[in-house]
Formats: sequence, structure tokens, C-alpha cells
Amino acid sequence: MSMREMPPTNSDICAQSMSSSLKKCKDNMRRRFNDEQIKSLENMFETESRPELRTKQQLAKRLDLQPRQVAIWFQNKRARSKSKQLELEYRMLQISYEKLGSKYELLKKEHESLLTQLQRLRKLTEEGGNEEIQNEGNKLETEVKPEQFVPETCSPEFGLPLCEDSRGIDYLGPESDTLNMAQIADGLSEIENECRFESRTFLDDSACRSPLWEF
DNA sequence: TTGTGTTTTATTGCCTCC
DNA sequence: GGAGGCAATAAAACACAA
Repeated sequence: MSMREMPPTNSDICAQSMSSSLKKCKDNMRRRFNDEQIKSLENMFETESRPELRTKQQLAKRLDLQPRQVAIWFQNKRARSKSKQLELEYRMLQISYEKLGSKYELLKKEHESLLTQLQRLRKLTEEGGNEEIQNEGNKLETEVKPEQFVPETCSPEFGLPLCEDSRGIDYLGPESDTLNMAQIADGLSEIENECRFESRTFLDDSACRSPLWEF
């Protein structure tokens, strides 16, 4: 049995010292709480993280601790709990960010492939003047132009190539590889909205069934 | 055994609320 | 103004590799 499992209480330690120095002993001796004390404190914390004074006093009496020790324990426990929570939330955000990045790459590839397809069809149209192919090309053109890909302006000062024509087919240059931070932020908040994590339940996988997570 | 990093208990100082 | 909470920090206790 390790020392951690069964450390002597303040009373155990101090009972062995001379009674005249008992108070000094209790004041100066810093001992870790024993398992029973920790267990009771933890149990209480689960039901009430900020117990009333009376509750703390009762608990202190039962556990052979000073009320102040119990109060301090709850204070430290709240601090530990909070930092653990922050750590978890940070990790969740990190995962969301990575997933969003993968999604972006996937969409980019899909977009590039559609553009290639479109260009091929246009070429065929120009060569053959086939009306059926032309219609197909026009249809594709509208599909390839989702709202989010249309730049506000087509100007070199925004790092974008000049618009080739009003249909905006060639507006995406190599610069589009640069991840737009505003889009990421939007995406993150979207994920957060779709996958709200509550303090106690956010790690529960069932709480998050957004299609975004399926990537 | 010892050096070092981590965890736990305790203190201090500031802030808010009644 | 006193009580209680929180953040920052000190210091003791503990874990563990070398």
C-alpha cells in the first residue's frame, strides 16, 4: 500500500507529538488529505461546486479538517476544474480547425476538377458548335459558381487576377490557395453552432452528429 | 539516492456583492 | 465594511527516470 493511498491525517501525525505543541503542529504541518477525505470532497463537489458555509463546516467536522481547509479545497478544485475544461475546449477547437482545413482542401479539389471539365466542354462547344454540349456547359457553369467563390471585386490589389469576362470563369488564380481566415472563422462558428459542447457533455460523441464531422 | 517535473495544499491581494 | 470568490503564486508532497 503506497503512502498516497493511506497517508496519516493531521490528527495521526499530531497525536504523536507532545500535547503542548499540538496546535503548532496542526498549524505548521501540511499533509495531503487521505483517500476518504478526498472521496467525500469530490462527491460533494459533484453535487455542489460552491457549497454553503454550513455545509462546508459540517463536512469539515466529519472529515476532521478545518472549515478553512475545506473552503480552500473547493476553491482549488474549482480552479483545477476550470483549467481542465479550458484545455478540453482548446483541443476541440483544434480538431474543428483541422477538419475544416481538410474540408476546404476537398472542396478546392472538387472545384478544380469541375473547372477542368467545364473548360473541356467549352472547347468542344467552340469546335463543334453542338447545341446540346453548349447547354450542358452552361448548366455546369452555374454549378461551378457557388456564391462563396465569387469575389467581391476582381482587382489585383486584392491579390486576385483580373476578371476575364462577366461570367467569372477564370477568376480563381493560384492566390485562391490562400486560406481565407474570415471563411475559417465563419466555418468554425458554423461548426460550433452545429456542435455545441456543453461543459459536461461536449465530449459525448453522440452530441455531435453534424454532416461536417463525417469528413 | 537525487534531481526534476507535477500535483496538491495554502497564502496573498484584489474584486464583487450584499 | 465584511464575507466569499478568483487569479497568481509559494511551498510541501509526491512520482519517476537516471
